[in-house]
Amino acid sequence: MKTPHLPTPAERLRRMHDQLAQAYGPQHWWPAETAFEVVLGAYLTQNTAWKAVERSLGNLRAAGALTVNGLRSLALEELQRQVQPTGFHSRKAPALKAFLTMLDEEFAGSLENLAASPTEALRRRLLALPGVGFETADAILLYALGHPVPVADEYLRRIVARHGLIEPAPGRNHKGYEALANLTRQAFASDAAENQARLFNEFHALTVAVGKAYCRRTARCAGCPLASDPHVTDDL
DNA sequence: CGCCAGGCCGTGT
DNA sequence: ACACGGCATGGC
Repeated sequence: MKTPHLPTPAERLRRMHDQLAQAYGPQHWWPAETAFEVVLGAYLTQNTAWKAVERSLGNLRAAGALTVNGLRSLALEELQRQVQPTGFHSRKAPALKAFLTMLDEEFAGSLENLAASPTEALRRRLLALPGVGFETADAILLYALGHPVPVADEYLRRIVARHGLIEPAPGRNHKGYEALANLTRQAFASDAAENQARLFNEFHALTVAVGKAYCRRTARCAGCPLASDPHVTDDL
């Protein structure tokens, strides 16, 4: 006989992915033409609406700075002006230059060389860069370099907290991030290894899609595709 | 007009 | 370890 059991948090999260995939369809992330453009977007979108990122990327495109060579030849002051629409430019511009310096000095200016490093060492190297925290590092790893790592963001943190998947609710710190990343890994642990990068890719994109629509700081959950999963609180 | 966005970092406890 | 405030701009 089958034993009735309550779904584990990982099973619930996997079910949420399935519902989001059905509701929203393929997301085709990351929205960029090249891997380097993904890196730029990953920095620029930090605590910033994607609409603003598009403006900054448009400036960089007009300046021919969407490539490694193009950005390298752009003076810091000029770069700072180009990325001004995304805010925090006094931090983001030097941070992008620091990424470029690392790429040049340690990987011959090649993203392919960078991507060839083992995932764990690569993640540590990215986290050592100024302006690169857990989410930015993992977004670069997954979307620019193709490594199979989950990406956790504020939307996922809210979804997990509000649906009570993790108790107590994960905080915005290292421990909280790792808890969200581990939960996501568990959710897809039974999938084939060669599919995990694609699943992590799609899941984060879907998380942002539902988050933008229904999981803002001021909760507006009416109509959310995840409504069938028990929702315990609207608090952050 | 006020709130908020696909975080990160330095500082204080 | 964890909370908290600063960082900046533009969309809605």
